Amino acid sequence: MKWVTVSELYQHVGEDVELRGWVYNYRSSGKIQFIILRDGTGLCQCVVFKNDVSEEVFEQAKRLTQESSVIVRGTVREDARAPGGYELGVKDLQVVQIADLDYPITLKEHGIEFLMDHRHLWIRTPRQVAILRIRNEITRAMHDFLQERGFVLTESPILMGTAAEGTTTLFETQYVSGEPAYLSQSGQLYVEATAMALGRVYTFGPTFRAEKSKTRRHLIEFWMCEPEWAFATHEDNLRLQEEMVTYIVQRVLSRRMRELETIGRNIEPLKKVEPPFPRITYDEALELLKEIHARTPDADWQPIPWGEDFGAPHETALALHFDKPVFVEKFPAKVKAFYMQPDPERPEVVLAADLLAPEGYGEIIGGSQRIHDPELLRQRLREHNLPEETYRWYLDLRRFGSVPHSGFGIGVERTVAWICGLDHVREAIPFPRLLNRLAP
RNA sequence: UCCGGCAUAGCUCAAUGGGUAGAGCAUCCGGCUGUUAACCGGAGGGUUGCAGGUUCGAGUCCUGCUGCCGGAGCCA
Repeated sequence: MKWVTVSELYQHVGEDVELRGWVYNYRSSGKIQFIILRDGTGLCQCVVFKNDVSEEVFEQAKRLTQESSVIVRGTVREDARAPGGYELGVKDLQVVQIADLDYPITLKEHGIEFLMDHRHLWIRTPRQVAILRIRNEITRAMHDFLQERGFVLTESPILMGTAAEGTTTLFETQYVSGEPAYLSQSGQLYVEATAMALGRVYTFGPTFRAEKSKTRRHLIEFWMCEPEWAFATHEDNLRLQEEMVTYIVQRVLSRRMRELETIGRNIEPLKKVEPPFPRITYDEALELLKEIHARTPDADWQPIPWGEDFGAPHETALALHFDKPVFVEKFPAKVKAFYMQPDPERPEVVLAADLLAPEGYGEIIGGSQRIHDPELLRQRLREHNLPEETYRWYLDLRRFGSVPHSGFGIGVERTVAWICGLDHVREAIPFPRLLNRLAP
């Protein structure tokens, strides 16, 4: 008998097939039993009539507990009373394992601490399965988009001898030699090197920030996709970003509609995502914030003076002002990283941009054109009190065939959280690492 | 690190002004041939986070601690 998945059932109406999965829910009414089976692709109601099966099969079915693993065989039929429209009329049933009675995740509501303690089981629920499938579609779309445009995946190291930018708090560990080593907070500096070897490259991997942040937007360990493009300008960079974000959203809308429905995502805002994205400069953003603040009497934030970086409330206020992702570009050089290229028309600002997702989700991309002039880079290192010796290899990239180049980093979990409409990034990754959460 | 909130049965939550700790779900037993988080009847299940204090009497009021939640800073 053919082993099929729940998602394929509609192709087998009238046929006898085999399903393999777990008991999501069980209802009984004496002479008829309903087994709601999940197999990772969907839920199927399996109906066991007493008169249709042997006494032994009927008794086996009665033993089933929530999350017991089971192989069922029967006839696929269309039935409006079945969730999903198709059900299996059971002829035979084989128990793989009867699950212990104390399965903790019930079909009722649970608190977040309880769910996080049981994350290894929580991910079995339909909503979490849908989110993880959408995450897969998003990361696959990132790879497909970049590969289609000739970008080569070049992995960056996770263990680093020094801090990349010297700003955020790093995880420290001990190298084989006994010297300190740090977990990567960004693959960017390395991807600049591989870009000079291969032209268009990207890295895709985990990054680590030992910041004591506990908000709905922060993970201690998160995944980032960082393209880097030799000879590309700030303008090229922004175009690539809006095309990539559009590609990702379109891909999810075209292939994962069912999952979006499962999690109850309103897709109208996602349909609006197409180039060009609105762009405002840092200076324009400050003016806009003043306007928004003036007509928002109960605002819990204040406009900021020129030269200061935005806080989270400012980003939220700006993002809510647009119904598409919005670029904020040309920040004051002193609030940004040392390697960012100054605007030739206004050297006090840099050719950098953040992309803020709509609906209040905030920053999902940070990118910039990089400094290609070796003298300017040395000067910036001095201004940031960074030791030139540590960055010798990085300076080499500017000494030997330096070219203008640009790149960005897109945060996977924040992108997933936005597209899925989640209220916290902890649901956007199978096993989140948070400030007070290192297990399971 | 700072600010705010929460902690009662396995889970989610009630408990009037300080006066004998309850419900639903889950579990067990029984019933039901179309259930939809099935339903109906019955049963078991508690050191009210920890330590102290006020009071005749504390789940409730006070102090300290612990844990959790989400917000700031920083960032994707």
